[in-house]
Amino acid sequence: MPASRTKKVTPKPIVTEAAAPGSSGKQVTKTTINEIARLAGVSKKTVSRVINRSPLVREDTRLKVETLMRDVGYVPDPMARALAFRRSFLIGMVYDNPNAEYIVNMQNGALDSLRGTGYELVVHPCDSKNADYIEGVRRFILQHKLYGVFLVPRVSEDQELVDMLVEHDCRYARIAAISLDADSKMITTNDRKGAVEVAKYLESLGHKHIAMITGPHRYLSTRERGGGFLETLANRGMKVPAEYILEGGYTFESGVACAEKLLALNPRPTAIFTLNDEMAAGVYKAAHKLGLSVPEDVSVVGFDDSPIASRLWPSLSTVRLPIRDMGLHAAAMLLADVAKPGSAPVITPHLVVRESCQPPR
Amino acid sequence: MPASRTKKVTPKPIVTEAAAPGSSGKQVTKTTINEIARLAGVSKKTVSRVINRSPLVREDTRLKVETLMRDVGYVPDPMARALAFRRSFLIGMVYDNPNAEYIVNMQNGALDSLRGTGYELVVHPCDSKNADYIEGVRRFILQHKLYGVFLVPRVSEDQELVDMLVEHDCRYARIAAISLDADSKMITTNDRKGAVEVAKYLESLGHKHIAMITGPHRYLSTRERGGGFLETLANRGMKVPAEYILEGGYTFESGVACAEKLLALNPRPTAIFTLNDEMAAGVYKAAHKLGLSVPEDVSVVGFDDSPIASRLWPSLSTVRLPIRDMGLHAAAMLLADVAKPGSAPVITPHLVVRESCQPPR
DNA sequence: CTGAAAGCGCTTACAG
DNA sequence: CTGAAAGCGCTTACAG
Repeated sequence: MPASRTKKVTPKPIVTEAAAPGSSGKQVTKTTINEIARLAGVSKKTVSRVINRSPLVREDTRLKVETLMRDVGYVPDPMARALAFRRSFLIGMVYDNPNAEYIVNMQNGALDSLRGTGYELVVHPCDSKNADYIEGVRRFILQHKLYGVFLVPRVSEDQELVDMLVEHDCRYARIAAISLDADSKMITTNDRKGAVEVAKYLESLGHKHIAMITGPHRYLSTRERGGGFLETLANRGMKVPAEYILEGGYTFESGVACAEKLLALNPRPTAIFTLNDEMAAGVYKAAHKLGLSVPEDVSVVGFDDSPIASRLWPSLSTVRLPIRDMGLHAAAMLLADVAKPGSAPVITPHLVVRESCQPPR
Repeated sequence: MPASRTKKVTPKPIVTEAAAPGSSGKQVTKTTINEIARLAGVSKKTVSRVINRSPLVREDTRLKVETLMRDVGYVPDPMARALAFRRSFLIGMVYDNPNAEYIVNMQNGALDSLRGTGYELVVHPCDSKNADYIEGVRRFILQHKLYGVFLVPRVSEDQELVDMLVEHDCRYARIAAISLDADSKMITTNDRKGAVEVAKYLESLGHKHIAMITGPHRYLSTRERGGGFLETLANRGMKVPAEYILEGGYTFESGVACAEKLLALNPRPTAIFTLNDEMAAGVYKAAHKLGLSVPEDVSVVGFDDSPIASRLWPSLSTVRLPIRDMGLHAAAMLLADVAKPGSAPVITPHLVVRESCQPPR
């Protein structure tokens, strides 16, 4: 019995009533740090040191306290700790991305990292087109004293937002297509590499008339994906004419509209690369409208590997972005000093070949 | 100047250094309840009463304190309040639903309610097939002393979960197809009504051979949607033969598999109602495989009105469930005593007619 | 209607 | 390596 080891204990008999086992149906008095300290025969400060993994504790003292905490099922109160620490145990996910699949995947990845750590995930969607969205994030992190936040594209690309976080000394991690910050704050997704694969693939199939529907140019992902694609083709001696490159909005509707224009061109492109899957679905619709078939009349490649890719008919070849891993690494990075360190955020997208491409006829 | 009104103040000059405007770039000392009390010339307890909207405050006192708080930009610290209240300002969303669109919509609805209240949304996905998922939820609500949680189908249908919440005196709200609890705890979605509309619609088009692909029978939504559909048809003298009713898994793949069986039947059904959109997408794929067209050879109706419905070709007629409203009402219900009351959770789904149905030929 | 005291369950200086 | 004191910023009894 650990309790029998108790030496001279601070006499606080009235305050610390131990939850005597069997005294009542359920445990009424929640165990606190005082109770643990009393049972272990040490000061609460020592227990606190054990909780916070301070090296300034003798090994046997630490063991005794740890065992006791485990046996009793003691978990320190995050509210009390937050008050004293002036920092909560909440991790914020700040995003401005309407793609539900993307968001849920990322949440799940982050939750994978947070599970068992005592930290919780708080979601904060915002509208980066609204000038004062940064004020909203400021209130969010300040009011609840967030432990840290991770930023999803496109808000991750906004230096003003980051400056605000720095000003308030708020931990953060940024997810973006290229590095925009110190290594310890970046999850880099290398979108370019995925686009390079697509270019090589379409070229290997023998396509000469290749078109592209991009996202908004203000997005880094657009510049990286589009840039990597065109550059690779250029390196292989294929210059994509300007009229074959249209700017979409990463939406289904913009995919339809752009594809209708492209498919009316002469010569008609034999392959279209859309910088996300939503727009690829739009290309399918436009092709059907015009009586053209995928891939017989036009090959299509998307980007993201969202669920719609495998639900389309024919199923869509696309670049898979390991979104869940991105969320996992982002959260892990925020807890780096708390949890398992050394999780290297190496994200590499890959082409997934399905049924939407064939050689031109 | 409110400060000049100060009468006899508790002398705490050292502790409460007012953040003198212009003294430094940014406000270092955060204003606390003590500061407000000092400036208003009242006790901190009175300020506390104002914060908590206690009626036991003289109207002019309340006004003075409220004005002061607003002017100074004072916001009470949720951590300190949580510690004293023994309850945090976190609302949990507990779900077991793989549909990303559904989850994100619901989150957004909940956030609509929470905005400006000082409460935050914490997400907690779980696996209801895993027996000890209830233990996971227990730790979740206990450790962070959640203010309340709302339960999304299918976990909302699990009475064991609810019993656990009651045991710990945790506020909750349940979202389900029919009422399973007191009115003050239920958001009822009336899935049945949507299915009734579908039955009437297909019958009005003249279909005689109508098939259905359901979700798992253990889901309330399956029983309500399927039941409403079959009952309505029966009332109109149409008995659906057993081989026309297949149990799917609410997944794309199960939709494909079930549709392949149904479309091989003789006589072939001229219309298929799938109890969600994912499976409807599967029907499209199966039809294509067999060289059949939608809606010429087979009409299809889905349920949910997820984004895939309008991206399919032809676009899918389906039942729209106002998911965002469900989340909004659920969160509002939890804060009922805190925020605007009287938000009656009346959810009614409606058929959205698009291009996937026509009379049988 | 208002307030002084004690406490929520931890941690930060500060000593030793 | 360990501890007693004070404090984090609020609220709950308890008085008046």
